[in-house]
Amino acid sequence: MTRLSFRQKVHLAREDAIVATVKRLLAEKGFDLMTVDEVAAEVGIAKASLYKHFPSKEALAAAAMVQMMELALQQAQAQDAQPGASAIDKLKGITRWTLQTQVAGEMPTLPAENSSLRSALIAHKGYMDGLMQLSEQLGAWIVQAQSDGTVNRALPPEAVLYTIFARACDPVLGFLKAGGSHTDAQIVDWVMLTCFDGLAGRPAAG
Amino acid sequence: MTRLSFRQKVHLAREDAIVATVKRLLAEKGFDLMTVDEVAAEVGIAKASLYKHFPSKEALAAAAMVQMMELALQQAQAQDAQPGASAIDKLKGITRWTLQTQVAGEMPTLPAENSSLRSALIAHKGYMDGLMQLSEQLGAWIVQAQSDGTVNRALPPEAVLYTIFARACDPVLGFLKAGGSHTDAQIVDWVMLTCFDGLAGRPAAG
DNA sequence: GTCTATAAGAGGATAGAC
DNA sequence: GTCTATCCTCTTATAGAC
Repeated sequence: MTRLSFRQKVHLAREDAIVATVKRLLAEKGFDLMTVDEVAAEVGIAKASLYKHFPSKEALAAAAMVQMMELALQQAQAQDAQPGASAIDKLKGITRWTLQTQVAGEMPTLPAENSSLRSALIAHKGYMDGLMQLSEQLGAWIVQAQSDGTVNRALPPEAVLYTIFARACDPVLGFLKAGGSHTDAQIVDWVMLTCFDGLAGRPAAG
Repeated sequence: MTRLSFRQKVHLAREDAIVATVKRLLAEKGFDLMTVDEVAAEVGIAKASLYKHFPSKEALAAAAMVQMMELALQQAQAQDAQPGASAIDKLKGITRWTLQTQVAGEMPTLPAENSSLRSALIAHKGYMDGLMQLSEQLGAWIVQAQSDGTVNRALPPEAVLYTIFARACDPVLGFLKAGGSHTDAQIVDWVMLTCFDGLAGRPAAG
């Protein structure tokens, strides 16, 4: 680890402040409705200064998404650090973290099918590396859980993986929260229930 | 029913063509990425002519969403027309129709949390009426299915309702389709399975 | 690297002739 | 009601002084 000059530290701190603001705005409004002017105003610097740190709006968002991916990877490692946890426990753990993050308004929205952000992210090595690493980690748990019988063997592992990823942008959380009569924890519990146990009633034996 | 002059028929036919184009473009790219120029070009008329039929881009999209809502209501009535169908069967029927429509690329995307389309739709009487009617229809089935025990009683009916509505914009379908190695029917079956039975393995008795 | 000022362009909407 | 041509606003991005 190289020692940093004071100036470098200030530089990094400012970039962190920028990325934090972008993360929040992405979670609030999504990529298309977030404007660079807005980011600059909230950080408290001029727009031109923003462009000295990040070359484009896409790069700005990519930096935020990379940080989110790093958080997710940390969570995945935290699941693996639990000694007695089974594969399904780990899958539920990372899913719950995703839902909690989203309901707290801290999950930047994933790129929609046709966003210009999508191609920028696909071209972004740091993001794609993180995504691959996370996919492999979850994929291993899924295969394990299916051989356990704790995840339905009729589903291809990729379908399970995508279903868990999709919880990051599940609109059901927002709908229930808009009602205003439930706590965040209660909402997360219900979505966890539908995700892993489905809408259908379980037979009495279950 | 008033008889229509030839000119009126042509007028309505053109509006139908416009709405059909908007529905397709909404399904393809969503509201924000769809441009009015594009709509005009695909319909084959000038943009100014479009604005003689619909006063704004929001009104254009609202007309498409209203038509979609009417299709959904027809489907709901079709479910009720099945003589031996139970409540859970009807819920599964409308959900399957939703998934099939989306995987076929014919489901206009629902308004995101902060789209300008959202407020326009909320202010649109025809859309809101349809939405209420559909909600009440599904709500009745949900209550019935919960008293049957065929839908999990631990879930509040609104959570079940939102979960079914959310299938209209479930990104899992798109992810699986992008892989290219599954048929649409297979994809729909898997998402139906996760929606109603969840990711978890069922006990052998199930 | 920060600022003010501005370019460059996309996209929603309209004017006015026919 | 349809067209061509235009307006106007918003937004990304950059120029150039300090």
